[in-house]
Amino acid sequence: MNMQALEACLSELKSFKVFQGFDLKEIANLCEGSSICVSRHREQIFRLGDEALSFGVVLSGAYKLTKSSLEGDDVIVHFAIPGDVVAAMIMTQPNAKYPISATALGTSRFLKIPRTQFIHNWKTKPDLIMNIQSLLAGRMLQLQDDKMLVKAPLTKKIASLLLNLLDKSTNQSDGILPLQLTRKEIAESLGASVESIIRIMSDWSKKNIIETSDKQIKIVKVDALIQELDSV
Amino acid sequence: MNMQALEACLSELKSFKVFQGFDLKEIANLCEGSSICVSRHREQIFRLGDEALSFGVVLSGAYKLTKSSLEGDDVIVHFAIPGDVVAAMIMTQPNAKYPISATALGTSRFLKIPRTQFIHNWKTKPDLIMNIQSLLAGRMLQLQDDKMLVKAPLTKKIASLLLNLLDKSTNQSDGILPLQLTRKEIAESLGASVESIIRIMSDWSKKNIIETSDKQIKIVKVDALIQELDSV
DNA sequence: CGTAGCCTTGAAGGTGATCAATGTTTGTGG
DNA sequence: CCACAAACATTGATCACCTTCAAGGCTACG
Repeated sequence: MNMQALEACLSELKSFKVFQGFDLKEIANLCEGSSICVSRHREQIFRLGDEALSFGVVLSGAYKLTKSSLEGDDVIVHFAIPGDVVAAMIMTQPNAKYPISATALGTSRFLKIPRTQFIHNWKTKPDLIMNIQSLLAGRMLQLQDDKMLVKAPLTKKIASLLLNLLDKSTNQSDGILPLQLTRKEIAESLGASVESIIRIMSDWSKKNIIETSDKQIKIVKVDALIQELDSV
Repeated sequence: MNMQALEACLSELKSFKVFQGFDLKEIANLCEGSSICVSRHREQIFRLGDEALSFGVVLSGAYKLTKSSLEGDDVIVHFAIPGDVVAAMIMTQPNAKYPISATALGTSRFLKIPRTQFIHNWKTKPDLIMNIQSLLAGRMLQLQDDKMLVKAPLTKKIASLLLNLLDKSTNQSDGILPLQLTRKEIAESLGASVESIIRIMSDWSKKNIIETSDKQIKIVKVDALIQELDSV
């Protein structure tokens, strides 16, 4: 019956960038031994420091990838949304530990794939590896772009984050972010304090640039945020 | 005669992580059509936005990978030292532009390899790709660790940078960084102002924690810097 | 119904940026 | 080889942005 569930999500998988160029049968083969996991809000699927015995593909919902800094507070390194591959980059090193923790944001699903599967089946397929590399490259460019903003004022950082997330949304037209984000999570992602985030975002709410209800963030005036980024 | 020079550097290449598990003959084959380029101080080998027709392996010296931020000032994304592979991650995308500029720090040498070579010869070798991915993973973890320090005081950021660079040095015992760095470059790498960097580093010089002469930085008391990182 | 997590607002304070001025080293062309 | 320009290093004064601290309200959930 587990197999049935797997069957059902194959078409879901096929639309993801990782499996570009692979047909259903090949994908089924690659996912052998995998299981679909459902995580509840705030549930951890990988814990920093644990031995990395499996990696995952996000199916629905979202996960935040975090590290805890020397000061003790959490830092969000990446928001993984459907199609993202998590922890694949460390699968080749034997006895590797997870370099980050992954925590569900709202109810989410992911495909948990054992490391052995990566070693035997994934690693040997150049096309697949290149697809993963291309996803990784994207995350890398993102991190580099973040670094470009370190000196920028906080308003620009927030604007950049919101626009980036909107960019990844499947239907951007409504301006609703594909993610339920708390102010605290935005703060942890940008390395700022919650209070500062709140001050700026409530200002934008008053100006009707964004609307937020129940952790759902809607960008009303995309132009205003773009202008914020370009200003001065 | 170009071929002779190539021959000569094969053994150099063999010691690099990228070519781990490959013998001289295979490496020679992989480097077909490549050329050894010597860059003078401050010479650019890749320019942001140019069409990415080749990638490179750093042979000696160092290169800084930079982007320019919205404010106009340069941001250093990575210091590439011997063995580092530059721009490989975008070779698979056709018509890709370089996402960064690469500039020599002091006289440096790199092996320039045409994109076609990557497409035909590199891409098809899983082991090679995995080696590259492993290098990339290292840079990625580095960027993530940087992000952990955003909220940390500047002293910790500088300490972290210096210790990281020392860590990559081939002979760390003498405490000399494998790189000639100006204060400005440290600032651009950390997203801080030159003045702040100078204030902190001359303080450390007075306390004899570091010694600098002619852009060469020597860490005298490694422990002091580690303590700086752990403090409070 | 009480706790836990999140949101909000205000006041005070610090870290580091900016500006300005000057000295030093490096590199280039006459 | 000298002169001049460009890039880098240094120091002090001022000020802005954001953090921290404190206190209170809101909502969800066991």
